[in-house]
Amino acid sequence: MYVSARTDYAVRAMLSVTAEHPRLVKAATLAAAQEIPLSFLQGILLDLRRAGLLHSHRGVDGGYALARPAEEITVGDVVRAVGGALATVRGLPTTHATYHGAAFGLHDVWVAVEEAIEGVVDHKTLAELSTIKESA
Amino acid sequence: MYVSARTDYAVRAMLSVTAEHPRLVKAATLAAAQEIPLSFLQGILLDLRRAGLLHSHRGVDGGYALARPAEEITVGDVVRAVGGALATVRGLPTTHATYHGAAFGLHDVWVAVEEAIEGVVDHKTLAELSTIKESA
DNA sequence: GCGTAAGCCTATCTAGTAGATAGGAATGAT
DNA sequence: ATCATTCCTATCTACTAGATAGGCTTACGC
Repeated sequence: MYVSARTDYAVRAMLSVTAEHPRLVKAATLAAAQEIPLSFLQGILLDLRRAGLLHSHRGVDGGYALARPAEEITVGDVVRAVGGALATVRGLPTTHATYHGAAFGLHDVWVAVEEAIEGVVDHKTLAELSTIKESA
Repeated sequence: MYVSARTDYAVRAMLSVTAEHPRLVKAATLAAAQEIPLSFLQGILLDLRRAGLLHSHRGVDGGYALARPAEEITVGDVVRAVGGALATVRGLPTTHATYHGAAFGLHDVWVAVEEAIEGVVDHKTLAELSTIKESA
């Protein structure tokens, strides 16, 4: 029930890339636009590329672009790419938690919580989110 | 999206108290039953009492009991008593997170996630959970 | 009363890790 | 060749979750 800075940065960066689609955006540009430490962001972008969400290009005029249409990338995809499981109990997947005695039923609660989170993040696409604009 | 040991312990302890209702249960008994470090548990029980969820009694034959019927205590009550907000972004409440530029719409996502979690934990009572038994 | 068993409370320790940084190697365009 | 950029690894630092220790306070029995 804690969204890490890493996760938050990742989604923000992806949305910034979405806004420039299909142009390539430099890591430095993203860092400035969303006020993210550059070195930290580079590691995050690497994860996103390895997860198949971003395409990267090196050298002069290099940068990052979405590997798939914004309509086909959900917030859940991004969160999982950088943070692993959506919900964890003491660092372990919810399904891995086992309880005994009076607490036996607790397992079901954590699983239900995870499914509730999935219900939200797996249905919000970057395309949807990028249509929401800051009102002046 | 991380359930801390403290939160997990708190719910387990509450369920153990529920099972003995309305008898008083000693902290040491709870610790043994749910395999929770005693000293750590004592701090948690203190929080639960201060939140008005537990009644405590000192001295010989002292212990803890539910301050309200199990039907009127939800998992959400317990989580909030020991952990503060249900969902946080980089340690801050979801409502406190502000975004600019392309990431503006992200705020709504985190809020929706928190509401989804609330929908689960605020409707599961200790009474319901305590009816789920371990099958032999 | 006095002793004992329990909860109450504060201070503290420790280890893990989130967050951030640095520096160089690989790559691609001009 | 050179420069700009991504790629990758190693590392640092500060925070805090998790756990511990020890003394204080309350309640009951004798």
